[in-house]
Amino acid sequence: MSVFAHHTHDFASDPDTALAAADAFFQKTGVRFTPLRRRVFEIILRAGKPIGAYDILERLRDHGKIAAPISVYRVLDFLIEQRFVHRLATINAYMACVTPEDPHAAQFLICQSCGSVTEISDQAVDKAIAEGARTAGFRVSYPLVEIMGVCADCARDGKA
Amino acid sequence: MSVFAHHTHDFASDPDTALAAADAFFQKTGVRFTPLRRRVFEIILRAGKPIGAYDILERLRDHGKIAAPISVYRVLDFLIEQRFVHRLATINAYMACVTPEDPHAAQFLICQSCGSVTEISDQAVDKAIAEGARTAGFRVSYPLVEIMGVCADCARDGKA
DNA sequence: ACGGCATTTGTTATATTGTATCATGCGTGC
DNA sequence: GCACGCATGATACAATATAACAAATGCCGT
Ligand SMILES: [Zn+2]
Ligand SMILES: [Zn+2]
Ligand SMILES: [Zn+2]
Ligand SMILES: [Zn+2]
Repeated sequence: MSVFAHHTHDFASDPDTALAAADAFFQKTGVRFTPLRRRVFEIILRAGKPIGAYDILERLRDHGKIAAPISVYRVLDFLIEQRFVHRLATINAYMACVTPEDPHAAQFLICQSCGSVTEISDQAVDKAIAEGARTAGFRVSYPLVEIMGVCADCARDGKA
Repeated sequence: MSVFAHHTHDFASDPDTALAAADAFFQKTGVRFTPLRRRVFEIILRAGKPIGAYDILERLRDHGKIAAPISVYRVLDFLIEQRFVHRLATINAYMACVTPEDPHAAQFLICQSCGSVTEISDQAVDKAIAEGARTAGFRVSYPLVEIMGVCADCARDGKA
């Protein structure tokens, strides 16, 4: 049976709380959480689901900001580096981490029917990967696990 | 401890054997293994490591073939569908499957130092993922596992 | 406050990866 | 031969990501 990390806050479901937490975190660490970085993070949070870099760009422009793709990608790199955002390689999209202040290996359940993505942190998966890599003499820096399929809601509704 | 699938042939290391096996397989199944499809597969095999779609295109052209990207992508879709090729989402590249005739969930060890990729089939990883997804009520269609890190060779040589 | 320095952002241009659409070829069976 | 289905060609374009250099901004020691 799998063991999931316990989350007291699900940041992704409450943008305001997540933003406040980010403010506090960066205040504490002294890392610069500039207006642009904050706005991009807010856009990602309010999207409520994975969002593409060019969608972020559009929403920046909606807010009167003239920006180029590179600006968005730079901020994304920053947010990923700071563990507040995950990148989903399979669908070229970005989403807010549910527990940014707790270092973790994550797995993503990507629904091919409705496009929703659920972040989980299953230690059994992480342990199995670590062990498999170790057997091959491979030193893991980042284990990417993106599980394509159909979410519970869509399966129930027979959408797929 | 991890359990690896046992391979009598490592197709990726012997292009001629792999091609002959593919010929036989498609002969048997009646699926059309056209000259273009065969040539693309051969290019992927001879690359010996993951290769990008546009690199495949270049090599097609080297062989006097005038082709457009779409042709390559169509063939790639076919080869992936037939399980002879895997796509690596993390690095946007394609590589030959080591055991195409044996349906399997695969994991990929991607070396960030030398670019080599090793395909493994660790049942413990696959089981853990299946169990984690089941707990979330998620129906898995394709579990993508791409493990970034440093391979044994590079770690030994201190390349990273 | 000022000057020097590092970091961040802007600007412009370009690279890389992947698709859409319609036309053409080509083999299989009637 | 002809109709059909599948594979490929041809042309155009969309989507994603990066390079290179300039300008702005914040930080820090004086
Ligand atoms: Zn996370
Ligand atoms: Zn769904
Ligand atoms: Zn394989
Ligand atoms: Zn290596």
